[in-house]
Amino acid sequence: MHLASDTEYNIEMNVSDILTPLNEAQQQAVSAPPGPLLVLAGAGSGKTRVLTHRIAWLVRTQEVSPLAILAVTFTNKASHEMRARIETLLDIPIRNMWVGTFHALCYRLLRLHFEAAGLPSSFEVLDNNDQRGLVRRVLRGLELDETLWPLRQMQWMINQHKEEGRRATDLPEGRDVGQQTLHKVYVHYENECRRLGLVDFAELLLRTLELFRQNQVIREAYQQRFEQILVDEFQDTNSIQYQWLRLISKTHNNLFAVGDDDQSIYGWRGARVENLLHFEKDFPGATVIRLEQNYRSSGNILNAANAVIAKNVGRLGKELWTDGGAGTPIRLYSASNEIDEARFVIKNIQDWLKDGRRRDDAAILYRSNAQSRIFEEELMSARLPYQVYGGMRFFERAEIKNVLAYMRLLTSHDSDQAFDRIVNFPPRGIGDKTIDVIRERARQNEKSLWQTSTEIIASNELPARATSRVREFQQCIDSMTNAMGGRDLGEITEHVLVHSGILAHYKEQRGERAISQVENLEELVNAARNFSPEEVEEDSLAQFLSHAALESGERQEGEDDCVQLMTLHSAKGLEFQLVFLCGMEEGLFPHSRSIQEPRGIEEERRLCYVGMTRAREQLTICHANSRRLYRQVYTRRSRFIGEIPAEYIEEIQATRFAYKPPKMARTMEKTTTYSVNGFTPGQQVRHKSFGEGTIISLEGQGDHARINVNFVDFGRKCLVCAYANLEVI
DNA sequence: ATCGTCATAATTTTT
DNA sequence: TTATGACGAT
Repeated sequence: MHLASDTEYNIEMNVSDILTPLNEAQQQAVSAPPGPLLVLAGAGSGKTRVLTHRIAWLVRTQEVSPLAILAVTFTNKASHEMRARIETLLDIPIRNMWVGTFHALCYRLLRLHFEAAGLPSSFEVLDNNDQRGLVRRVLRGLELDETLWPLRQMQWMINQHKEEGRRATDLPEGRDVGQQTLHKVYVHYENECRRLGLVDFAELLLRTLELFRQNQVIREAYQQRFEQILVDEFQDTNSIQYQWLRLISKTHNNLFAVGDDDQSIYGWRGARVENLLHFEKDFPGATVIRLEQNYRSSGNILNAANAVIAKNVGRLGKELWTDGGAGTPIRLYSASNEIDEARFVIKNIQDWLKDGRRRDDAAILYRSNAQSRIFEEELMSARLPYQVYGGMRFFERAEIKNVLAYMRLLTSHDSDQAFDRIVNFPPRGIGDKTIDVIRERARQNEKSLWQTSTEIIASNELPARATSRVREFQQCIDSMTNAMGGRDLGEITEHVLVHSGILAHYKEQRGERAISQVENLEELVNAARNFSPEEVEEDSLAQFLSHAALESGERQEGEDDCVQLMTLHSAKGLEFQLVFLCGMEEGLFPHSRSIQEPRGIEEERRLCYVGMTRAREQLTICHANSRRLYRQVYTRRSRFIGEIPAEYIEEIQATRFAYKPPKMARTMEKTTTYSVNGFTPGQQVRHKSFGEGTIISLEGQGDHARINVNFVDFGRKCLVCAYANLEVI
């Protein structure tokens, strides 16, 4: 796709091929002598290439065993990419090599040493939603008012502390009520995690760090084993990750860190650029190598980006250059409002496509997700296929998580997490009242919900109806557990789908959403069938479940060739021929909540830098003279626009693009092509015989208007408004 | 127990 | 604008 990548490798490499395709700085990095090394890799300077070639070089010329190498990334995408590239480079299978995300590697370590880490062998990984659910239960257990103590904020604060390595017990109890309450919640949350054998994302890292700190034998074994440690996106490491790296690299002192302080955009979730800034101080004798030659963008784009980022202070300093041409200037368009902006962008993409370019080489970038909607609407009425990044991911979907909860309950009946989720899903008449009784009793007796419900059935203390419902539920789970023997993962999944009643439940539902949910369930069976466990000895079902938690799966499936819409954050690491940087207004970008403190502004500026450097040949910057978003109006153009030297900018005059329809014209537009008789492109409608569909476009006026609908089951149809009898859903 | 309605709040996101 | 949760009605 658009993962920034350099030359493809299709031939096996010999030793000289490792260095020859590299420029001087890259070669220096790849063939650097032992010792700590920081590679300051600017945007588009070939950092993944340096990382993979470094590994190849170590293995091929320095006789380092692949098993003595630890390569860490942040995202699954990056780790897969790295693995694949190393495999091609070395042309040997590297299944056993330790390449992965911080979280996946820590998970692996905790699995291997669960006992030493103080975890039950059946510990579960909580994803974000699971964690929120648990925090909610804690808040309710403490009878805290959720309007006073917002759930998300509490969750955020807990994670914030954990990412700094602070346990609840490390926190002072606090002076004011806020701190005291947080402390209380955190303590209870940790207790619940311990009691239920739950591990959240931050816990994976913290627990591993503590394991290493406390257990000398294990620590030294790994310190000894990993002669060479490589980290990608070093500027994104948080406090624990950094300490973890320091600890594990201590014996051999070979830390190869690749990163870019100018692309540090995750400070708000605990990333510390300081880790990179102080590298030389923290690792005495460290070498620093700068990769400044850019292979991606035209000269104008690079110069402009350099100028913007130069406004930040306390950088390590770096200036991108290219030996390519200056290219076209950066274009700047002042839209009258957000609709004008969207139309301008889409018109430009259409013009560009006329030259035979690909849609997926064009990207629309914005600061916050809410901005995507207007683009989507305009793209839809222009009938341009598009894809929005950042939606739900596969394993995060409720229907998928429900099935997984069943599967979890099959392997460990005592998982309260799973029990809670599906005891009454699909609805089987076990209401809150019943569950509350079980929960309360379980808490008193310190037993699992499953055990407790067994006891409660036996004691007959619930109403007869409830008792029999709970019994039926247990029998259902038991019979599925019995059916597991001798089946493979795919068969188990299928069996669960059918016998839990989940499949039937979603099939009964009407609507497009239910259809896609059923599709997702089928896709889950597929995924289970194709799942190949990493550790052969281990239970493949358990591995599948952890896989689901750690790799939340693909983003929503994209059509082949779509215009790409995403936030600036998710654009990091990607590149496109044509980039539109939209919504450049003060308050929106830089975001109002970052404006207070200089550090906030600097991070926003880096975000701007990231956005600009995504473009290969054409960068267009847009701002609106008046934009409404939620209840706010944004009017002032972003300060970042002013930071780009005028010589690189070409202002696009609004008059050159005839449509500039503020209020008056806009309402007219609305009646002609935008909205007819209350119908608008993008709306979901129902038709007597064609079922449900999405309005694509409208033509004409009044009852004679023709309306173009894409039906779920019948495809595209053109209908006359007056006769179609469409019902908006 | 379940369904529908109303109010509310809303950067950025990976694991 | 939309998603979520609380609350009340059936």
